[in-house]
Amino acid sequence: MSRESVADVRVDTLALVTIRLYDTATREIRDFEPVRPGQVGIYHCGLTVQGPPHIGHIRKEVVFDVLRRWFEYRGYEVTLVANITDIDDRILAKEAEEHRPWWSIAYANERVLHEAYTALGCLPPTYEPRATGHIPEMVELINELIVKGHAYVAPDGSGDVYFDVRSWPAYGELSNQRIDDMAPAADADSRGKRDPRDFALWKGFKKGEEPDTAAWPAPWGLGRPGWHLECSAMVGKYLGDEFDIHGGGLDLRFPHHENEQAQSRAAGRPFAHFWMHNAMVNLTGEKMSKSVGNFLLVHEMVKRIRAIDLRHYLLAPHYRSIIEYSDEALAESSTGFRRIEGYVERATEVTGGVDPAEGMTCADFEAAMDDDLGVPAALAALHEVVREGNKLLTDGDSAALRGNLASVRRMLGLLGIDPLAEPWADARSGDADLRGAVDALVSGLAAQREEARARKDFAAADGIRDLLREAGVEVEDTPSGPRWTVGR
RNA sequence: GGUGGAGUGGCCGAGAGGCGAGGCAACGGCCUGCAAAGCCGUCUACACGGGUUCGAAUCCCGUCUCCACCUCCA
Repeated sequence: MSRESVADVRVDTLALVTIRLYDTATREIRDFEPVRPGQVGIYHCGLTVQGPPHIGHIRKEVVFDVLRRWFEYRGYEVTLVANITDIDDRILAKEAEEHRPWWSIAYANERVLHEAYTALGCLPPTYEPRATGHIPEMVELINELIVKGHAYVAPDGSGDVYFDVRSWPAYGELSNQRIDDMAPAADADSRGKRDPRDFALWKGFKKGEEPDTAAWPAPWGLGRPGWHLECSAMVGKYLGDEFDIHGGGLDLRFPHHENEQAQSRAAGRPFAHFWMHNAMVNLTGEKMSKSVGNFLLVHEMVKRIRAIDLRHYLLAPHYRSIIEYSDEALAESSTGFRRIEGYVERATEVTGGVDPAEGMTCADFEAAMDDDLGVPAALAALHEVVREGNKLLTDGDSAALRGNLASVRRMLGLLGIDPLAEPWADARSGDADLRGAVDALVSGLAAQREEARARKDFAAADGIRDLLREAGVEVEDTPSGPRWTVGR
């Protein structure tokens, strides 16, 4: 098949295939129809960089990374935007605690976030806007809301600007709540608000209480943007007033996403067609969160377990299912992934390697992924293909084995867990010199063991195998001779 | 109190009126000098009580338990 005809098939497929997604706003699975043909714009709320990311945060990165890869596979041009909230009450609180500038704290944590999602094999977003880089867009949006009568400057002289929830009848539509059912804000800081549920679009500068560097000029006075507003302004800049998918953790649905949608639509922007929310990662029966303090930091985790195992663990359950984290479940998940990985390794040794780009995904895999990103069913389909591959492997190299291996790697690649692809390939090879030295030593011992086996001196052969095992080298006898693996 | 979600085999985890997901563990078999890996097989589960239906894990009613959000949260 020529390249041209492969491309033709893709275009054909795109015309026939529909990706279906669960929309939190309507609480139903719908056919995805792009705002602009052949393109998809996805925005998901990134992090408030007050601290390093935990595995709950990184689950969201992995989920949207898989979504992006799937859309690209289906022929869409994807624009993925994830913001960095680098100015916020909590970051300013850290400045007071740590006695270093808020922007220094924010940037340090942003770097840790980048390292974490890179380690987990997430492709960088198309754009990753920082809130502080978009103050003019935010001021502009607030202006529009004031002009349209949906926002007002607090009459108490604080310099705060609030969104007027009573002026927007649709308020509550995303989280399916009526304003009157919502508990009134418990905080005492409702002075100047027309309704206790009104939320801040702009926070007036508090001289002496907050650093001078955390205030920007606006028509209604010095201050900084409110959290909800930041996302509305940034998504508009990068994806337009009307775009395809807005995502984030389920905990952001209310108030953050409700408020985002209200202020954007009140300003006359149609906003997101789909809302996609990933479920939480729980630890000891509770949501992992910075406020509870029960979190597992990604950069700590990857010191003791392989990042690819962590990614597999986080993506294997459906994205709308809660993950109840446990070390045991993670270990079990890793064992399951080894099964796939072991096949890829053995088949690669036998065939000398294949180009995964030439692999075909199987129909069950595609159907599962098209159906609201059904990764669990897709992985089940993949396991079936691996089983076939293992059977083919008993006959040695063959066209069928090569095709199977390419398929498996293609599908793994779409989930971002092909062990021979970036970024995992580097981690595998490790220190090349060291690897070479180990191979030389082991192959010498393996040869001695083969000699012992040939003369049926199994005690000697097993002794060598035990010696290697104690050193962390597992030796297996295969039809094509012994093979060894280090450090599993 | 309001709004959503969940309870599935020893464990993890899908499915959402009939056709046993998948993985891990265990056990038996094949293979192996023995292993390992792999392959074949075994283990037929859906919180509880009613109801609808020819048929319910799936739909309806009720009950219990758990989780999330209700202005810090991915």
